[in-house]
Amino acid sequence: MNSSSLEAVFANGISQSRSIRYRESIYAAIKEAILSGKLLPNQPLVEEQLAASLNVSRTPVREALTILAHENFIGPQGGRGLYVRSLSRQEFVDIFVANEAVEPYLARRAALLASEEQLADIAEALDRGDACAAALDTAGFLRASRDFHGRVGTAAGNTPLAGFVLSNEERTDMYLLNYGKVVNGEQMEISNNEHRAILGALKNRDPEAAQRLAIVHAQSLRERFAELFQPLAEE
Amino acid sequence: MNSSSLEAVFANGISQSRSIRYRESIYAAIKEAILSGKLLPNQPLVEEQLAASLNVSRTPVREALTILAHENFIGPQGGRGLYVRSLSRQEFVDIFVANEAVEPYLARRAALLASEEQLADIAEALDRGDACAAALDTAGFLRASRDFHGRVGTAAGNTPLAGFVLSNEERTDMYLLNYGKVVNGEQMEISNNEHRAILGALKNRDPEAAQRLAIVHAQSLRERFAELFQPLAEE
DNA sequence: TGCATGTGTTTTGTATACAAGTATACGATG
DNA sequence: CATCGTATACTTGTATACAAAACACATGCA
Repeated sequence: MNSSSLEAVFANGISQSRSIRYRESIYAAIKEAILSGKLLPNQPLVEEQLAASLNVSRTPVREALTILAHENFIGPQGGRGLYVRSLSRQEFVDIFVANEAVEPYLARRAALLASEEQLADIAEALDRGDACAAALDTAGFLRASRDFHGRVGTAAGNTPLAGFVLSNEERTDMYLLNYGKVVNGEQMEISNNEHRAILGALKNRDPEAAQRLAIVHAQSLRERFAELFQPLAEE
Repeated sequence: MNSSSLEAVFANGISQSRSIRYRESIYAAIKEAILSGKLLPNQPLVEEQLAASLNVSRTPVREALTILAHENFIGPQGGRGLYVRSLSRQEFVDIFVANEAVEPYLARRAALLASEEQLADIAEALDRGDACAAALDTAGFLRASRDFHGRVGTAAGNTPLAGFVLSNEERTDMYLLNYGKVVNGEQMEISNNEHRAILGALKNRDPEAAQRLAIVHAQSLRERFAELFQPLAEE
């Protein structure tokens, strides 16, 4: 019953090139399905069904699930089985606050350290965000925005912090994609403009402005998505 | 040849109570062995040897190793096998900088939010640090210090940030334990005093002081362990 | 001697088999 | 009709078996 829906989700299968570990492809496939909204929160992940959909055995599926569970994308829910995790409002806010605390620092450092190539990478993510906003492609926009923030982090030259921020973005994006109808065309455009301002500061090698604009961006998000931050109304 | 040494490392075996997942105990046992210095950097982790030492099959060992590898405590090194990872100087500095960027914020929040029970937990870690410093027990001191920082993070009420900081502490402590002869009795005492000052600010509910003292502590560490930062001196 | 190659061994990656735990359906009982 | 208990089916956790990759060593050849 669910098997068919999973086969739809993983219609392409995974790259069966023998020299690449299945675990990696399976991990990427499931994570991608979650981040793109093809696997919804609270959906059960049955090892055998996943294995059948992907034409592999349970073993590599288990290892992929182990990692995803450790990253909190999926988790137990009751006694048996793993499910796509649904972030609570509190978790969403905590993760947002975490990035709010870290990203201004990364923007400042990126203004000092970003290479020309890295600036081009960041600009690419920005352009992609514009295109997705125009097409009202929310999932695509979220990925572009995620790439933007992730690449700013990378340009700041601190791998642990950059990884932390990116992983947080992935999880909040999952929340926004599934729960918030809040990400509409106007919101995307505003975010893109704020991103553009940050990139401008990076290009000008102006760390103070970059830091300030990152703070402004976070505050703007808080105001525009205020409903998500209101003290635990429901759920 | 390593089999015997591994059996020494895991002499106690793992808790064999059937209702607890082996994976968890194995994960904890290996991580503990790494953090306490019983497993040294670059030491190979052979699944079958670990399984034999722990009296389980390879399967749960593999899952524990998968998680540890994902957390970067262990990793591939060449073509085959997993090894205890040795942090490069650059990685050590990056992780230190990451915590330097985050911990002042957590100290500030903890001053506002810590419960009396949490303050007592923090004090307990501090007392333990004193005892270990007096006994020149470096590994014990590092754990106590780690607990101190971790509990301050917990008290700040942001799970993702607290987990990030704790995981970073674990990795830098591993570095200090194995590479630095720098953690001597005097250094431990100084750190404990700085920790005590931070705890005082938390008890006084003085967020500004807590934040400032956390920054002071980080700067003090940079100066006292300057040799670890030398080749990369920045800022 | 030095290098290439082949063979045997070790170790991992994947698949499968089996055991144990959990949920569900169904009937018995009040 | 509701509730409980038991049987049954399903899913996971662990063990084992097998295949493929990586390493080590030896041998052959220039």
